[in-house]
Amino acid sequence: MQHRKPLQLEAFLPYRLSLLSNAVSGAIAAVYGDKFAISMPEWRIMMILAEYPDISADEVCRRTKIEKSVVSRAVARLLKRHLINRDMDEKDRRRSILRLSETGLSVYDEVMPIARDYEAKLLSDLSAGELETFNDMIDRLTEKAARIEY
Amino acid sequence: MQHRKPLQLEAFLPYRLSLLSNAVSGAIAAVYGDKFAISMPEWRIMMILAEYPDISADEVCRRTKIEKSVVSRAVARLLKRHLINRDMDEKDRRRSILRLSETGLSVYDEVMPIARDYEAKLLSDLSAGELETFNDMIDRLTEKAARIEY
DNA sequence: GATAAATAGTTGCATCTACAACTAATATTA
DNA sequence: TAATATTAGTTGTAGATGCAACTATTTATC
Repeated sequence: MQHRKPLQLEAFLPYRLSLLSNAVSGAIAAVYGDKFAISMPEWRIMMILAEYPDISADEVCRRTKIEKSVVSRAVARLLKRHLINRDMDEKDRRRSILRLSETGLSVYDEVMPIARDYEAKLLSDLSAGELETFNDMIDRLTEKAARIEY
Repeated sequence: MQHRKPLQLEAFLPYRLSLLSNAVSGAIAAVYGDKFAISMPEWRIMMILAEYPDISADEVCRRTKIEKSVVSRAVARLLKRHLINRDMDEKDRRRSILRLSETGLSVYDEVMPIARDYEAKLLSDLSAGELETFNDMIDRLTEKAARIEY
């Protein structure tokens, strides 16, 4: 009988990437999740608003690649908890204008150093060169993945 | 006002890893999902059973790192669709013994080359050296992520 | 300027997920 | 060997996800 060479699950790139991604995202999610009951999409939205204040929900979608219904519900929850503020654009009354509230900013300022620190620790065994290579490969693969079709 | 140096979301490793992981897993999920209506956990279980036939659900959990209730429901669905077979262990009647059915094997044999091909295409721009480095770093980071605590 | 197309955001819904509680069987300990 | 703990697997449930349908507003086209 012919022996079928297995592409072992353990060696399967999608699987290994999802393990790494879950481990890393999960570790940081534990920080903002346990302490502030903030979900991952909520945290990503807060990060984007810290960097780009006064953007619309739609632009949040584009920048975070989070699906718009998820953004809509996350924004609703962040508003209810007063972690962000929302105005409506006078020029285009469909558009919202979102930014971190004072409370949101203080949460961000508390969580962010921990996230940074975690990332630094995680990467501390990589040399500068290795890190650059790794980052470069992530980008190249992400781009390539978007372009492959069958 | 002091300028807060942003750890840009776009440069944030957890975020970039999840983008890559989603892109890659999603591309392959489209193959078995569209054609055979198989979910990702179901596919991972099939892969593991192709490689390690006649293992228990519990061992599937250990090998795939999929949560046991997810495995239980995925196994139930695979059984209903006759993609796997299940016996009970005579020695330990709690344990199941799972393996791909003929149908399951034929589905596996149809999907697997496409998955392989996708992975090959995805990685085709990397040199052998780069690939080795990349794989090595994924492993090191995954291991490290499991060990970091606060 | 009326009609059609596009865009921003919300909501309904089916499905997926993870935790915890549960059942049944086996292993441990006294 | 009776009592207790552990293990394998299932099920209940609350919350998250993503698609599609929907409303409201703005832009494009005739």
